[in-house]
Amino acid sequence: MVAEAAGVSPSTVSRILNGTAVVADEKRQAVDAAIARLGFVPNPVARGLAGGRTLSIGVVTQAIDSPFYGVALRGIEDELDKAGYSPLFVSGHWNAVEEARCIEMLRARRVDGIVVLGGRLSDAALRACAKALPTVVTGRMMKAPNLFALNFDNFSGARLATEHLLALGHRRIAFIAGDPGHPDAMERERGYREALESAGIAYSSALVAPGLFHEDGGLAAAEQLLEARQRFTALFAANDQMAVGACLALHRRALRVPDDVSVVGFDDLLVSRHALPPLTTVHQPAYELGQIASQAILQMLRGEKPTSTMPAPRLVVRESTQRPSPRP
Amino acid sequence: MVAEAAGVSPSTVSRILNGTAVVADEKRQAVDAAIARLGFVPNPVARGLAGGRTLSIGVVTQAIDSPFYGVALRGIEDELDKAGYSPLFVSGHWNAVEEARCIEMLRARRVDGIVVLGGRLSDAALRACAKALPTVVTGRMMKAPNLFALNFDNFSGARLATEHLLALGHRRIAFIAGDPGHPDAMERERGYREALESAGIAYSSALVAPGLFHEDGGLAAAEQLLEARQRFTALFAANDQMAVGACLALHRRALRVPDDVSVVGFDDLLVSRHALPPLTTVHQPAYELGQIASQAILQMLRGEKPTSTMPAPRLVVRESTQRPSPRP
DNA sequence: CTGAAAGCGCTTACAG
DNA sequence: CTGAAAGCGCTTACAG
Repeated sequence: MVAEAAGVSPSTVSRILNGTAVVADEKRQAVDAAIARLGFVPNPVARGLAGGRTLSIGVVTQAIDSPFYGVALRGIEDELDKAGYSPLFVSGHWNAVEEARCIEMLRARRVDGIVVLGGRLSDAALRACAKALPTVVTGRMMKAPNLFALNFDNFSGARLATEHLLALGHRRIAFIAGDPGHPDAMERERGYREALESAGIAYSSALVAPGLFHEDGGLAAAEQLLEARQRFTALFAANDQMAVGACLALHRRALRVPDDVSVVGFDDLLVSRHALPPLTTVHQPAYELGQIASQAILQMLRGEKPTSTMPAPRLVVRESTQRPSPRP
Repeated sequence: MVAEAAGVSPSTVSRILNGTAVVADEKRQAVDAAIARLGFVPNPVARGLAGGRTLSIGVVTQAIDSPFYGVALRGIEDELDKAGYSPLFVSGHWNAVEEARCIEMLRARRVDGIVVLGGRLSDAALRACAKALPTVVTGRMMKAPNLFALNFDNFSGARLATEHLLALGHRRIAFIAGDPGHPDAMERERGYREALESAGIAYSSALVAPGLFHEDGGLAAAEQLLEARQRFTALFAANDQMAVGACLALHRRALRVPDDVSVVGFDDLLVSRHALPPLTTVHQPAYELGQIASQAILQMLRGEKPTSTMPAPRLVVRESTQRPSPRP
């Protein structure tokens, strides 16, 4: 080790670098000086091998270019960085097999912990992962040793969105659902239904169409609804991407938002602020999601039990919703 | 090493794992069997320490949630994965100091090569980086040993966009410029000017405003132009994000796109296909950018000299442009 | 073709 | 408080 040019043993250097033990001030200064002089930078690879800690956290996201999770990744980056950890990003592409490969790869690289954002891994697979490493998972609710789950209240969020429309006076509210089978999608649909019921409005399956959580799906769903000549004055899409697609479908039929139909989305993506018109939507705090997940894994690494939860859903009213205009 | 339970020496196992030397078939099979049986997975950390190769490539991007670079990251991921390499993503946030820290960190982690996407690092800093590691840089033109630069033809792209507007019959074409001092921004502005000049139209600085490459900047720039009561029938924004912001400004003044003003952007972000109206823009192949950069670094690692270049710019005509309507 | 040995750059018990 | 030693899991010359 270069820095022992300071006249002490490598052990001592290691100790002061890691704060593992108290070291005489004299030696500490000699070492600090040598480090500065040599421009020494410790090798995390060797550290990982020897110490069993790599100071890196594996994060399996679904797509590195996801407009929603991208922001979460940023929260993870920032939070981990403060603690001297680095994230290792891998993409599972919403595919359990790939996600499993990702986790294996991360383990091979000896990350200290794993956070998985969404995804389709079974609870059992996650539980197995947690046996080997501290793991936090978002987008589902579950309990297991060495595992922390962080979930957003999709149900209340969706109810909020629907109630907003109801409060404006809308009665015929179409719904564009997400990916069938996806827990978020199911919870959001449940919120929509329950809000309707509470208002004494019967749920009509003719007013709902699946949009697969992406723009083209939202567009197709809206077209399908329009094609079927369903009458509705408002539309709630289970995410902003589908809402944007739906707006395009509406536009193609010369229907104006919000004059002819009010639209509300879900997620509050960065781009939604600049949609035409700026989209009313329920804000999902992606950045905080990343932060909280990171804090949780860091806490687990310190042997603490994470307790934080996600902020409650919040409706952001912009310009895509208004009272229904009297039909001619 | 566990796998020597196969009855051979660790060296032999290592050799067959790495294909470093020819090994007797008999031993190879014994080892393969043992590996399969034990579920052995080599430890890249140790490999990195011992062999000097970590099979990882550092990629410094500017923001992990950038709508443009996100797609490039995906190209990098896919291409590296094929070759058994993993990307290590770090964000420089368009800040030379942070980018330098990123590179240091990557070097500490002993990546085998570095690709830097855009950014504000000086050529000298990059040259220095290349002294230590094969490096590829995008978004600028430069030559240095052990360094490969990959640049998109922003100039021609911008000319294409402007010529499209000109061909439609527009004469008064406003321009929303990017980040002053940014090479891409300068090239795009140059393309705009040159197209104008070739058409015999005088460049007027009153028709250009800086938009800083983001939505709010584009919105502000458009407002400024409108405020100044500049007359224009078309608007070219130096990237899609600013174009979207400009559309919002236009919308606020009840100006319709493309009826009242045609708008063209630059980049062809995923979201631009679903803008209202779908945006005419010049396509910049982000995914390919990532792919080519990865291939280049891989080639350099093999001792080859990369030669690939970026595809030429291509205009994607959608619905935000049309012939100018006769003014009342 | 294949071992035995040394070493990659650190850390962690183990003794003072 | 601080060395000397052993070891993390692999690879690479060096000899056969």
